Amino acid sequence: MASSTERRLPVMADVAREAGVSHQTVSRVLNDHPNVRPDTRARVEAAISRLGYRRNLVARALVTKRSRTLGVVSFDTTLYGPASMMYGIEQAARTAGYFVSIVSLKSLDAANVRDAIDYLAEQGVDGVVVIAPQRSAGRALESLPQGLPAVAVEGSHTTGVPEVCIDQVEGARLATRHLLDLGHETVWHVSGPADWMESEGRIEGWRSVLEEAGRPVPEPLAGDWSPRAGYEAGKSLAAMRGVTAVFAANDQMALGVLRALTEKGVRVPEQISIVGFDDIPESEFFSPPLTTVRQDFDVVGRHSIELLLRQIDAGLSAYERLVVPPSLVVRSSTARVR
Amino acid sequence: MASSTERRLPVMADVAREAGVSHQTVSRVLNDHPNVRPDTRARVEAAISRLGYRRNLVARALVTKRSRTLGVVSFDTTLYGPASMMYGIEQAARTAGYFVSIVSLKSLDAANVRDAIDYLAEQGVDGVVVIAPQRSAGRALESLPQGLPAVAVEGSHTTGVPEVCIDQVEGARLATRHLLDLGHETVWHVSGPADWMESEGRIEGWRSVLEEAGRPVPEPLAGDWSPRAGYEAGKSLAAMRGVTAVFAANDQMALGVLRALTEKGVRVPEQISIVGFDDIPESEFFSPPLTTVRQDFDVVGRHSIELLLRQIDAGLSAYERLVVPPSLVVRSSTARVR
DNA sequence: CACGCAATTGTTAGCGTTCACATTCAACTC
DNA sequence: GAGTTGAATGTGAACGCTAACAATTGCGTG
Repeated sequence: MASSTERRLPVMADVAREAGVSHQTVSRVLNDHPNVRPDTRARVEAAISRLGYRRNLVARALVTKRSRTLGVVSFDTTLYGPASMMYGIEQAARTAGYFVSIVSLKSLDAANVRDAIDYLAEQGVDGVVVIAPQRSAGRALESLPQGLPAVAVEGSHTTGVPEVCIDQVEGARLATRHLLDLGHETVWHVSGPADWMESEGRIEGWRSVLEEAGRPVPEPLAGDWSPRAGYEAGKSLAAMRGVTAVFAANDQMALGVLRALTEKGVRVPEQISIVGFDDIPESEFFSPPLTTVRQDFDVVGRHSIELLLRQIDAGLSAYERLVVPPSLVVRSSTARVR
Repeated sequence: MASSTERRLPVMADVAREAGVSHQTVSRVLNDHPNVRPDTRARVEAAISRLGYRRNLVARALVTKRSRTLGVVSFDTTLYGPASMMYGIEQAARTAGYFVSIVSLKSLDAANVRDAIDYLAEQGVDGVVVIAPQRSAGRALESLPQGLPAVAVEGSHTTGVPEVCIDQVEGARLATRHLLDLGHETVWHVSGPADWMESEGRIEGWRSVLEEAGRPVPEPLAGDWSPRAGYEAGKSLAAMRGVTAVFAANDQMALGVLRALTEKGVRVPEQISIVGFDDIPESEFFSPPLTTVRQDFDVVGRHSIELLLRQIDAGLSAYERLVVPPSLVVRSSTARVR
């Protein structure tokens, strides 16, 4: 019943019959095999378009054992950083002819990440890139499903899995040195949450510059990346004396700090200079426009696919680490101390 | 050669042999078929974990003709709105046991969208959700691959494809009425780019409230969602006389407006009130904190999956339209006119 | 105790591709 | 003109799973 609507989609055999060739010849045409006579090719192509045939990639994947799908495991893709990396990854993957299957986690504990990877492996992805900015997530990479190529982004540097990351330490050094160069005696720091690779790298970079310059190193104020955390930190900072320069571990927290200072009547950059991290699109239009550290997330995404494909094609996973340098963007939230 | 590393992954037959049953019984255990004796089940499960067996979903998809994968086509997932919807979609899909394969487009013209959908269809997705906020994208939905279930998000309302969207008109009405209620004579509008559904809805809502109240309707200033466009519009607005209230079509442009006004020494909200749209996480910490219209992207994502799964399960696609109401969030960028 | 019935398990045949291996045919070579 | 080559095509068998049906078992029933 309902024969006309339920008519099944044409398969290779239908095309073969229509074109008067064997199914294998159809397959050859589809896969650009060289040894097909031009007129045969034309006949097959005509049959394909006449029937509206589309090849079934699932069947193909079954026999080739390649799904041409890559998995991506990420933390909260609502955030600018992960979202941008995801974007770069997807673009690069599609350009290389791969599909991208995503899993977006609410929490990056090892069990969750492991589950996500297993889930993708079961689906038959050819490889995974794990955006693993937390130490806990890194642990999940120590026990990958047998032979699954993987790349860690912002990973933990200890798993043996190839990784690509942004040089957090250098970014923080750039920010801190910039403030010192402007004549500030020292720099306060509003950090990201503990356990995050980025937090630790930024703290390290900030601390190292201060120590090298022989400056006092104030206790960092711990945040959680949210503007609200920055706001709270900003209120504390405003109540302290002697604060002239603040380095916030991301732009959203810098915004919160800015807001708190504005509320308390502290002028930026006249009384306090602020530097952020990330260069989100909004930063340029904060009041004042934010000096920040630019991270090229797109490049990170592209590199990670590059590394992954190299593993897939070569069948081996030599450890490799790609570090992307950040850059300082000076705007109006920092000024020479008076 | 290299026999130990290249040993192929175990398949169902291996498990069957190990457990002393038929491969079909293994399949039944895996699929929670009720008629399996508990001790048989236990034996099979033991064999599975002993061998580290993982089922091959590709092979399963080939025979069931269901990949349990959903496709999502979206525009620039770097933006807060699309990223949030994507997140909601992915969460909902995974909860329902589906994988999510994404395609993130740089431009939403009909050809691009059609290609993306075809691409996903070839991969064998069970359905697609298309985040199609531009009219041009909507056109691609008029010719879907044969029998492919689809849902449009922020779609064009004319394609017959089930859709879920946020009530843009109502959101704009809320914003405009709020400003009128504060005693403003009329409200200027910085709009999104033409051809976008959201732009048009927001213009319509804004205009309708002004007209109903018998107020003058100023020419909208055309933007492109970016903070920079808002900044340019803000400079124009600052140069005009009689402007006391501005409704920007999104928060980023509102930020730009805010910045321009601040630069020109115009105080917000004392001299000019501003309302945005989206309620991005940063808005609360702008200077001043932004009054805006909240859109629940998460809910939109969840609803779209709901609609899609209903189509897949029922095998039919009765037109259905789900409208999610927005809400006004009053903060400090708006004030009673003096 | 033969019978029917339900629960449990096994057997066989695809799903739509690609791969490995024929086979055919024309064009060279000596 | 027999033999050799290579291009062009065809044939059959996987790939790893589920669906459909067949077979076996155990149990209650008249």
